[in-house]
Amino acid sequence: MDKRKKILEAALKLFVALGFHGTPTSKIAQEAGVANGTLFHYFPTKDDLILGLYTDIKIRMTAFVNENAKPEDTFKATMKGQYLASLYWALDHKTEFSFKQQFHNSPFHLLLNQEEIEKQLKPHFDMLRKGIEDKIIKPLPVDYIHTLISSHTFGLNQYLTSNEFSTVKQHQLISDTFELLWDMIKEN
Amino acid sequence: MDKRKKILEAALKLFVALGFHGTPTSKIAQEAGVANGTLFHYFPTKDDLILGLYTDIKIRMTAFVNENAKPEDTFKATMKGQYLASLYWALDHKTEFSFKQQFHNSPFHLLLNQEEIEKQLKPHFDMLRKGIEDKIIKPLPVDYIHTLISSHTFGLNQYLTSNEFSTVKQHQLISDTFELLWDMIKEN
Amino acid sequence: MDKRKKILEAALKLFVALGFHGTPTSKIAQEAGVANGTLFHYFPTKDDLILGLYTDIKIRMTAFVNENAKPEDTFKATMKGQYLASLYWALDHKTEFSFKQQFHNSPFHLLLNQEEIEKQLKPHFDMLRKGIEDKIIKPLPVDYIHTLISSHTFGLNQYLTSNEFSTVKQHQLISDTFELLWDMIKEN
Amino acid sequence: MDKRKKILEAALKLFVALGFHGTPTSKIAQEAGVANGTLFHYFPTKDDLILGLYTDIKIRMTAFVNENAKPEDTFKATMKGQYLASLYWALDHKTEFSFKQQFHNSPFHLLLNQEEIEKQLKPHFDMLRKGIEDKIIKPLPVDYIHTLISSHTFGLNQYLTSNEFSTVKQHQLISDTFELLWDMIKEN
DNA sequence: CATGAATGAGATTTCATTCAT
DNA sequence: GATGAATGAAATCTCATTCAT
Repeated sequence: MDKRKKILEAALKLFVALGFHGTPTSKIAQEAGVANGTLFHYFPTKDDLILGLYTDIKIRMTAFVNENAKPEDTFKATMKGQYLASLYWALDHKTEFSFKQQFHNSPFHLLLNQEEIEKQLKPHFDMLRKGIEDKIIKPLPVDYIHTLISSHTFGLNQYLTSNEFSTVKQHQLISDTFELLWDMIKEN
Repeated sequence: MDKRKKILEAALKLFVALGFHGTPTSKIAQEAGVANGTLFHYFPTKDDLILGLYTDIKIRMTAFVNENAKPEDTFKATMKGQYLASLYWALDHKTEFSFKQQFHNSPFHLLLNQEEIEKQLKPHFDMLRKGIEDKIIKPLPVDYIHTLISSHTFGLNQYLTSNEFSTVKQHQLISDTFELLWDMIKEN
Repeated sequence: MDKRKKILEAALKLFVALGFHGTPTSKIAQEAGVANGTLFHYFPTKDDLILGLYTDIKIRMTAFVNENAKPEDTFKATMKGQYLASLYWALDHKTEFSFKQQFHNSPFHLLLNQEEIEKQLKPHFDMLRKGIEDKIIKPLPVDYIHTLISSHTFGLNQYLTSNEFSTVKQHQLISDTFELLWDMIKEN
Repeated sequence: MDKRKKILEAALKLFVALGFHGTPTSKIAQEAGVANGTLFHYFPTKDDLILGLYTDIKIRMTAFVNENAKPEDTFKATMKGQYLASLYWALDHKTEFSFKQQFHNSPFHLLLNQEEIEKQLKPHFDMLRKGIEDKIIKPLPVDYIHTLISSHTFGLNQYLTSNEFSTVKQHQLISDTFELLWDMIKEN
C-alpha cells in the first residue's frame, strides 16, 4: 500500500546485500513492486533515497532507545540502560544496523549535516561530562570515550551476529560486556 | 617502471577517496599512468584488482607487525608490543588502513578465502589461549576477545585520525589506551 | 513508431551485411534511429537480439507458408505447394533467408530450444510419413528426406540469387527443380 | 615443434567451436601453446590466418580427392568416384568440413580470389559439360548442376553427422544417395 | 500519483596488433 | 624466430534520470 515505505524496505534489504553502488535503483523499484519512475517521485535522487533511508532508520532507533532507556538512580545504571537499549535494538534490527555501519563507512556520510549530528550527540556527551565532574568515570575527552564505547558496541554486535547464541546467552554476554566496558572507563 | 605497483598505488588512493564503485577503472589507469588495457593485463577484473590490493596491503602490514613486535618477557609486554606495532603501522599508513576498513565493510570481503583468514589468525588466537591458561587474562572466548581488541583498535585509530595531535601526544594516547584495554581483559 | 520493430529491421540488414560479430550494437541502434540503451531495453543481450530476430523471422515465414500452401488433391500437389511457397517467400525475403542461413551455420543455433524445433517440424514429418505409407515416395527416414529437400531448396535459392533471372524464368526454374526433386524421392 | 602448424590446428578447432569473431587470437595462441606475438609472426593479420587456414584445408582436400578419384570407364562411375571421395574426406575431416562451410557463409569468402575459384572449378565444370554433350545428363546450366550437387552433398553430410551410424551404414547411405542424385540429373 | 519506455553518458572489458628484449 | 607486456580503440552493457501518457 504505502509505496514510500515499500521502497525504503526494498532499498534497505538490497543496499545491505549489494552495497550502495552495487544496487541499481531499478532493482529497488522491482523489489518494492513499484514502477521505476515511482521511486523518483518519492526520492528525486538516489542520494536522496540513501539519505532518506538513513534518516528513517536513525529516527526509529532513537525513538526506541529513548523509550527503553529511562534515567536511573545511579550514573552507571543510566549508562547501562542506554547501552542495553542500543544493543537490543541492534540485535532486533540487524539489517538496519548493518546499513548504518555501511553508511558511516561510505562517502555518503559527508552528506549529513554536521550540526545536526552534534546536536544529536549533545545529550550523550553531557551525560559523560557529568560523570567525569562527579569523578565517576575517568577524566578523558568525551569524544574519545564516545568513540571507544561506539566501537566496543560495534565489536560486540559483530561477535553476536557471527555466532548463533540463544537469547539468554546473548543477553548474558551483553550484560557481561558492559561490565568490561565499565571496568575500562570507571574512575578507580 | 613497475606498472603493477603503480596501478595498485593509484587504486588505493582513488578507492579510499571515492569508494570502490565510485572509482572507474579508467581513472585508476590514468592516475597510474598506464593504458586502460594494461590494468586488465595485471588484474583481469575490477574485483581482482580490489582483492589483489587487499592482499598486497595485508601482506605488508603483517610483515611490519612481525618485524616490530618481538616476543617479550611478560605476556602483557608481548601483547602491548603487537598492539603498538599495529597502531603505529595504521598511523603511518592511514590510506591503507582506511582501505582495509572499507573493504571489510563491503560485500567484497565475502570473496576472501575463509580458511586463509583463520590460518592467519591462529598465532594470535594461540597467544590469547595461552594467556587464559596461565590465568593472566579473563577466561573468555578468544574470538570474542579478538573482536573487542580489533574494534577497540579501530576506535582509537579513528579518534586519532579525526583529531590532529602531535606525535608525542599520539603515542601517549596509544599507550594509555592500551592500559584501558588491559584493564578490561586482565584477570583480576 | 514501433522501436522494437525498427531495431529488428536494422539488425537484420546489418547482420546480413556484416555478420553477427561484425555488427556492433551501437551501429544497429544508430541505423534504427534509437538510443543505444533502447536496444538493450528490448533485448537485454546481443544474443537475445539475434535469437529474437530469428524467432521473428521464423514466425513470419511459417505464417506465409501456411497461408499460401493449402492441402491439395494429390500428395505431390500438396508437397509442391509447400515447396513453391517456401521458395517464393525466400525470393521475396532474400535478406531474411540469408539471415536464417547465417544463423544456422553459427554457434548461435545451439541456443535454440530443441523441443521447439521438433514440434515445428512435426507436421512436415507427418506428411512425409504419410507419403511413405501410401507408397508414393521412397521408404527413407523422414529426417533424411527432409535434410535433402532443405539443402536442395537452399541450393536452388543460392543459384537464383547469384544470377539475375526474370521473374518468369525464376518461376520456371523453381517449378522444374521441383520435378528434379520429385524424381529423386518418388517411388518408382 | 612446427608452430605454424600448431597455430593452424588450434585456429581450426576454435573457429569451428566459437566462430571467427568469437575466437580471439590470444585464445588461439594459448591453445597452440605459443606466445601471443608468435601468431602474428606467421600470420600478420587475423584475416590472413583465416584465409591461410582455408587455403591449407582446401589444398589438403583437393589432394585427397585427386588421389582417390581416378577417371573410370563410364561418366557415371567417374562422377561417383568424385562424389565418394568428397564425402569420405568430409566424414574423416568433420571439423575441416565445418570450417569450410562456415567460411563460405561468412563475409570472409569475399576475400578469395574469384579467378582462382573459377580455375579450380573448371575441370569439374568441363566434366559436366562433357556429360551434357554426350547426352548422359540433362542439359542444364553447369553452375546450376554444380550448386545442386554441392548442397546435396552438404545435406547428406549434415545428416550423417547428426546421426551416429556405423561405418558400413554410412557408406551404404552415401552410395544410395548418389543414386538419388543420379536419378535427378541423368538424361532419361 | 503512477507508469515504464526512452535516453545517453559512462563503466567494464575485450582484443588485434606492436615492439623491446 | 619467439616472447609477452603494453597499447588504446572499440564493444557490450548499465543505470540514474526524464517525461509523455
